[in-house]
Amino acid sequence: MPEKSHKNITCEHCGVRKEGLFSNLTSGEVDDLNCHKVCNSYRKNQAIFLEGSFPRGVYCVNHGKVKVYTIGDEGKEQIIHVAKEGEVIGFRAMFSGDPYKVSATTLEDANICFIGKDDFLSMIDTNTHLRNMIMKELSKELGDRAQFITNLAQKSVRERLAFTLILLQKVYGEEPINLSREDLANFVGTATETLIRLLKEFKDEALIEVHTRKLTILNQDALIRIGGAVK
Amino acid sequence: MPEKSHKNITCEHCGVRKEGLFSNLTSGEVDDLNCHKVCNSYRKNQAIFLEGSFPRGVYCVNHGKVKVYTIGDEGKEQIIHVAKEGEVIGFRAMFSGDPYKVSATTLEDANICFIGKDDFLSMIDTNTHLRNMIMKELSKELGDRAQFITNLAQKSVRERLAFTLILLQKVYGEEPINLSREDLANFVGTATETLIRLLKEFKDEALIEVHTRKLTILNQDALIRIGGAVK
DNA sequence: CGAGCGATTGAAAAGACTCAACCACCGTGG
DNA sequence: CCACGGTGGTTGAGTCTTTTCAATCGCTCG
Repeated sequence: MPEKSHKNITCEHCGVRKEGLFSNLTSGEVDDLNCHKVCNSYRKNQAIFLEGSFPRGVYCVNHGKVKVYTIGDEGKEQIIHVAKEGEVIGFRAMFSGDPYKVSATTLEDANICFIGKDDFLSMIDTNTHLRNMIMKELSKELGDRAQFITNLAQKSVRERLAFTLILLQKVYGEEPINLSREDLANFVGTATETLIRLLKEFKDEALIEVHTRKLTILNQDALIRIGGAVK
Repeated sequence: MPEKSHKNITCEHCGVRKEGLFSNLTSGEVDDLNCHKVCNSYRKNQAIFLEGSFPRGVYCVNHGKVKVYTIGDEGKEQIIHVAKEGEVIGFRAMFSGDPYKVSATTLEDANICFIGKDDFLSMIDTNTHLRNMIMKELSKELGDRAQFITNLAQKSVRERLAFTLILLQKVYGEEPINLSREDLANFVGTATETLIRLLKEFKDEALIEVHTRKLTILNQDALIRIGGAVK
C-alpha cells in the first residue's frame, strides 16, 4: 500500500502536467480531474501495479521515475518503458478489459496520483480532446514498441545499449541516468555481466562517464552512430 | 497501385466482418461503412503501405494474409504481425499524426477494402461502440507487443520458433502455415539458416509436418511446452 | 536450356551467456 | 567501535548458441 502523502498536489498547480495526457485541459476539466485524483507517495522499489491483477484506475507520475516491465517465463524482468514525471501509466488496461499485462515499480521515491477507473473513463467519454490525446498516446507507444522489437531482433547488445542510453537520456533530461546494473540489463535485454563489460567499453571510449549508478552521456553523436536514432 | 477488384464485396455480406473491429455495427452503420469503402484486389507480395509514408486511410482485409513489418537499419525486415481475414490494419497511424512506422505487404493474393481517413475518423467520432472497439484493439496490440519484446529478449531461437508457430496457427486456422523461410525467420527474429535447421529439428521430433512452404502442427502441446503459451 | 531465386548444408567464427569467485560498500547488531 | 552479513557490482574463464560465409541443390519461369 502506498503511504499517504503529507503534501497533496493540486492538478492546477502540478508543474509536470503540461507535458502529458492532461495538458491542454480547460480549467474546469482540471478542477474535475483534481477532485477525482488521490495523491500518494511511494518509496523506491515499491510496486504500483502488478501483471495479472485487475486495474482499478490510472496513475499519473508527479515526481520520480517508474519502470514498466513484464516477467518472462524464467522470472526475469524485461523493462519495456521507463516513465518520467508527467506520464500517465496503466491506462492501456482501462480499455482492454484484461488484467494488467505489465507491472510498474518505482525506481526512486515518488509522488504518484491515482484516478479511479470510472472517473477516468467518464472523463474520456465526455472530453473529446482528452480522448484524442489517449488515442494518440496509445498509437505512439505502439510505434515505439515496433522499433523496440526490431532493435531486439536485429541489433547487437552493444548497439542496443547505445540506443537505450540515448533513450534514457530523454527520460532523465539534464540529470544523470540512475539505474541499477540489473535494471539497465533488463531494459537492454542482456545479462548483467555483459552489460557491465560494455559499459566499461563505452567508458574507455569516452562515450559516457560512470559514477557508480550514475551515468552521464559525453558523446551523444557517437552513441547514436552506434545504436541508431530513436525514431 | 492495387488493381480494381472485379467483384466488389458489400460490407453487409462480408463474411469476415463479424470477427473484427466492424463487428456489432447497426445495419445503418454497416451501410455507411459500405458507402465509404473501396474494394481492391492485390497480388501476392504487393505493398499496401510503406513505413515513412503518410496515411490516407485504413485497410480492411477481406481475403488473404498480410505481413506488417519494420525495416531495420541494415535493411532487414522484422515482421511484427501477420494479419488475417477480417483484420483492419493501418489504423494506428490515423491517430498518431505521424507517418507509418511499419509497412504492410500481402503474403498471398488478397482482397482488401480501403476506407479514407476522413470517413474513418468521422465514424469514430460519432460511433461510441466503434471507438471503444478501436481503443480495445490498440490496447490489446500494446499488450501483445510487450510479450513479443519479452520473448525476443529472453527466449532462445528454438523457443521463439515454437511460440511463433503456435501464434501462426491461430492466424492460419485449419490451413497449413504458408510463409517463405525468410519471412518466417524475420518473424522469429533469426537468420534464415538457423530457422531452417530448427524446422528440421521440429520435423525430426515429429512436432510439425513440412511440405515445402506449408507447415502443419502435429504436436501443439509440445510446442507450447517449448515456447510458452500466447498470453 | 539457362538464369535465378529460395532452400539447404557444412564449417568456422563471433557474440553472448553462465558460472564462480571476488570486491566494495553499507547498515546492523553485538 | 568493529565484525558481520547482505546486496550490488566486477572480473575471468569456459561453453554454447547463433551467425556468417560459402557452396550446393532444386525448382520454376521465360
